[in-house]
Amino acid sequence: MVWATKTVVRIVSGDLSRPGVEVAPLLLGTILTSDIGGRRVSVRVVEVEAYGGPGEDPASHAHHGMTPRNTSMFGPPGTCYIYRSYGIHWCLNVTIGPVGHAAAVLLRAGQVVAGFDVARERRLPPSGRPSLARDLARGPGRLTQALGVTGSLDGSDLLDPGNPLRLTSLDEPATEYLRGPRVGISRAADRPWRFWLPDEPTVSAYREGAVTRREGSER
DNA sequence: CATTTGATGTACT
DNA sequence: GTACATCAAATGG
Repeated sequence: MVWATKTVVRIVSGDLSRPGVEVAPLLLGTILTSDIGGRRVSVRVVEVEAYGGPGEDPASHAHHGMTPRNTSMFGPPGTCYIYRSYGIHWCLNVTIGPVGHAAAVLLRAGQVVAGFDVARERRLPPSGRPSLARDLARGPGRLTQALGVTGSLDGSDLLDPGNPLRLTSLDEPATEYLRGPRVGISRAADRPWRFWLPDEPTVSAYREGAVTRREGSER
């Protein structure tokens, strides 16, 4: 089955307070900037995944209600929820509305648009072989590593210009995107709540070859 | 190329 | 103990 479908949207104002996971693609094309360790890195968000609130999305960390880990998911829209993934990586989410609903959007990949050298240094593996520019923030764990993001910023406000980590350019969201099933989950895997920008090599690869590729095949 | 595996924190059964 | 919103190195064709 070919899952990806092309969707054209017109967005007047990017408002994370709007209810529902359909808000997620508003974040595509926004700029995420970190000023951490005295160094600045910015990425253009190219891939996101939406997760619902308690009781409505079995794949969401908020599904069973508030826990010590997911408390920041219950914060106001624009709050970041950062958690440790597989004991190794950090993953960054942005909460969306309505207030207290505990739905969030995982930022899955970005294109580095500033601080290239800093990002490459942070992403240098033990083997010392530098990543391709394309791969610097290609994947949720890589994205946070390139930005220098750790759990210390969990719960902070991404819409606050004074926050070391912030989202900007919300006025000019992408006008066109693709959508398909979420990656790397086993429950509710059929919901097409992953959104990404077309023709972007910095979008993360599919893990399960069976699901889909060739998003251009219909059309 | 594709597929497998090791590393390893935290939440929850 | 088991599962997990992952990644990179190792392995096989």
